[in-house]
Amino acid sequence: MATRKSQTLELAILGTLKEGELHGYELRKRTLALIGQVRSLSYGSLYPALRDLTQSGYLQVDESAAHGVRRGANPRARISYSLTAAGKERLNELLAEAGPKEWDDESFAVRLALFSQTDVRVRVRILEGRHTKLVERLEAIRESLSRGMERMDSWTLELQRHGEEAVEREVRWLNELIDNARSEEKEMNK
Amino acid sequence: MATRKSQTLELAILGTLKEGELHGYELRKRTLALIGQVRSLSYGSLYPALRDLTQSGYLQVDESAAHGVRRGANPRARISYSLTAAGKERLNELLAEAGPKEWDDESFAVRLALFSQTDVRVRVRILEGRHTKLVERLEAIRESLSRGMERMDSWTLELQRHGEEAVEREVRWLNELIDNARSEEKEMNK
DNA sequence: GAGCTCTTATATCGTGGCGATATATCGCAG
DNA sequence: CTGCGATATATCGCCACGATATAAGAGCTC
Repeated sequence: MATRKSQTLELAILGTLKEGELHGYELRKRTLALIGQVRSLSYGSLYPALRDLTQSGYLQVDESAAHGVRRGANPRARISYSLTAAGKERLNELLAEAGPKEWDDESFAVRLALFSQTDVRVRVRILEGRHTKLVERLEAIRESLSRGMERMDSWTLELQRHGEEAVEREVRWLNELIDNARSEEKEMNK
Repeated sequence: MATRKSQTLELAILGTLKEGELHGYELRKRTLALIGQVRSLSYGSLYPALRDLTQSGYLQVDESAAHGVRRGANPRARISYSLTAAGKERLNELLAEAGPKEWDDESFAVRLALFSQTDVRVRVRILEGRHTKLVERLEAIRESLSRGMERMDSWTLELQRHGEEAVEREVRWLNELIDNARSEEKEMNK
């Protein structure tokens, strides 16, 4: 148990590795291609996480060291990681979760990027939770805008208003996604 | 020198304190009201930063301990901070900076919120730098979209497209701000 | 006015992830 | 043939976050 590191990072790694074995450098590029605009991922987090996941038995190392040099920290060694059976199980376990953590900024992008591997009902729950959270944020912004209207200078006001608009757009976008997900859910139950 | 902590946090504190003395709790609320949607600010960063800034001579402690209890970690003590002369100087120094750091996500919101205290020419430079950065990001997204169009599932695609749209909107918003700032700059030179 | 909860208020501690840095090989352009 | 940029792994310092502790006021009810 324990769930040591941030579940988000763990999920991002396992989810990216679902398609097949990858080495660290390539893994990072793929993950960033998925969620690059939203989150970042540095080697200072990736390699330790990889080590931990291996020690936990979720990953196995296919050390196809094309160049058998291996001396201390040797580059160009190409250490490939792939999911073990336990790793796949763990991935499914994480993909089934749909609690408050799942609709945080940090986590949501990763969850959405892995929706194709996610159960339809879980998708709907995550989208709805995210929706609720954003609506709350929107209300907070609006309340803040109506409260301090006079005290704020034009720049702060402008910043707030742009923020408000961005959240509004995301809510509308989510509405579309939810509609699609719901109809897909119904189609499954038919 | 040294610039120990993240300059962004330092600037946010000094900038918020410009208007008058505040105690930590209130300071945090004000700062969050300014940039709350974009950044967060926890006590775990605030109080140490406050201590450091005091030791550096930028802040002075007006300990109007209304309730003279003071026993170890005593709540309700209300320790107010205000800018020293050196602090005001430091604030102006930070407000004059307009390097690459200034158009990072993390820093930009803070800088914008403090634009009313910022020189007009510096404003323009920051806005333009931010603009360039966002355009680059936009190009990266578009390139990624055109490259992997087929390999991406519909959800990832959807995420990317929404990201693209968000950045596009921010670029347009920045264009307006830049226009305003430029005309204000010209008016000053007249 | 006893008890309740919510907000105000300061403070520290563990630690996870970021950014910087080191090292070294391969491919390719000039 | 030389040097630069991309590939590749790895570690280290450290800062900010989130959790947690503590406790006094404010306000509310019964």
